[in-house]
Amino acid sequence: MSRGQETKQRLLDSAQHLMYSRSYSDVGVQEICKDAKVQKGSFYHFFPSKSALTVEVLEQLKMQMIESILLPAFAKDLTPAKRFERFIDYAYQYQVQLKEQYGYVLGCPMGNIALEMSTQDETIRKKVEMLFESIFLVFIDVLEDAQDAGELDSDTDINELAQAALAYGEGVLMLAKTRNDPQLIKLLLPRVAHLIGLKAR
Amino acid sequence: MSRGQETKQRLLDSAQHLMYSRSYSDVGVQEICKDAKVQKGSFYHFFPSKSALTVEVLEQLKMQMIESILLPAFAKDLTPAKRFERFIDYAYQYQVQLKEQYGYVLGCPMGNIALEMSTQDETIRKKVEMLFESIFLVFIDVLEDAQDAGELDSDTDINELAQAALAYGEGVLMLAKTRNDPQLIKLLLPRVAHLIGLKAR
DNA sequence: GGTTGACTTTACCGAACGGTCAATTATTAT
DNA sequence: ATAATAATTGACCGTTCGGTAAAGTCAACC
Repeated sequence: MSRGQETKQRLLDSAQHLMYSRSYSDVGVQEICKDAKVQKGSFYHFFPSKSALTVEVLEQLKMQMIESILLPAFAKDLTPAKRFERFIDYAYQYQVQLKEQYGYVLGCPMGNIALEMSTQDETIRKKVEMLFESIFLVFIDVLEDAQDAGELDSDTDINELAQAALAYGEGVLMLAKTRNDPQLIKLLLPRVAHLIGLKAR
Repeated sequence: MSRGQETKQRLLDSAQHLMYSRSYSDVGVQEICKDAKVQKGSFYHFFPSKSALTVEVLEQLKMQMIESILLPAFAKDLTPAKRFERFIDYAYQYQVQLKEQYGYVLGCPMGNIALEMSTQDETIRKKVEMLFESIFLVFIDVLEDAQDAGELDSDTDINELAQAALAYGEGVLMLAKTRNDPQLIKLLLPRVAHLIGLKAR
């Protein structure tokens, strides 16, 4: 990685961590630069605006989430139901770690930005919309497997189910963040099985 | 209402509408004052800080929501299942109206603030936590009715169910806001019946 | 070895931020 | 009528905001 790319990466990493632990608006370009040990002029050499930086942060977030959580959790070595359980465990462990680290359950980094920015920055809203799409695809994949395995009725609308599951996951993370209590994830998320009608077999 | 109380009310109303349609951070004290036609000095006569104003806005929000949506939707003139259907209809209609008015689905005003402010302002986080509690109570009430009517198994944990339902509702609203599409509410929310295991009778 | 272009540094912009304050005007109670 | 209190006004504070401009540094390529 060239010198310039390293600088850009430091900016992305600083922005990601600062915005996730606080919010888009509360973190200024100045603070991101200071954290990344980069001058403001350099920031605007790499990014035309704070908004553009954020879109790239979101892309990076998506890749990291897919690689480090979604793919391992939904690997096809287990039954669909067990994969969901593993995913819930991942999510729980992660929020526990965040709470130890920051003192707060931070919830979903995409959901946070979505609710804060959707009415104010159309390119950010569109980007989050696409990220959610990527998660759908993963969910749909598991649900198809579940259907093939007979754990799901063959006439159910997989696409709708995937959206419902995502919504429920985001909602549970919101509640956990509001209560600042990761236990809620363990308590509530398993119920996703009822939501999508997974049959125990 | 005395002259002072009218001024205070105008500040609360302006703040509520501005923050809901944008965000806490994006709306400044200055703009709230301008919208309410009040001088800045008066603002700080009535509220010690922007944060304190927001807590009162949240309280007002709760009262309005209970009075104009929760109580009418969950009135005991219908079966529990039908009440949920009516509630979904209310939520859908409301977001449709918001989209016509502002061009955007605004989602849940409490959820929005919760995700934006929970890690930054403890008194706001606590306040939203309490608002969610109030909604639980309403849900628990319906669920008890459902249990009495035999539409719910008698050994199910009502409290947990109420939380799951709230989480799902918030999640669906988040998705609807991110997609800027109120239809999602109509598509996804009815599935709350599966989530809480309501038997059709 | 000189040129090019990517990268960095520093100083700067006007505007807005949340909040303070003292002086002034209305209102109310005595 | 007057004293006390409630409400309003408008100027002001230091700081930060997102973004700009221009000069300077450095490595790579010809």
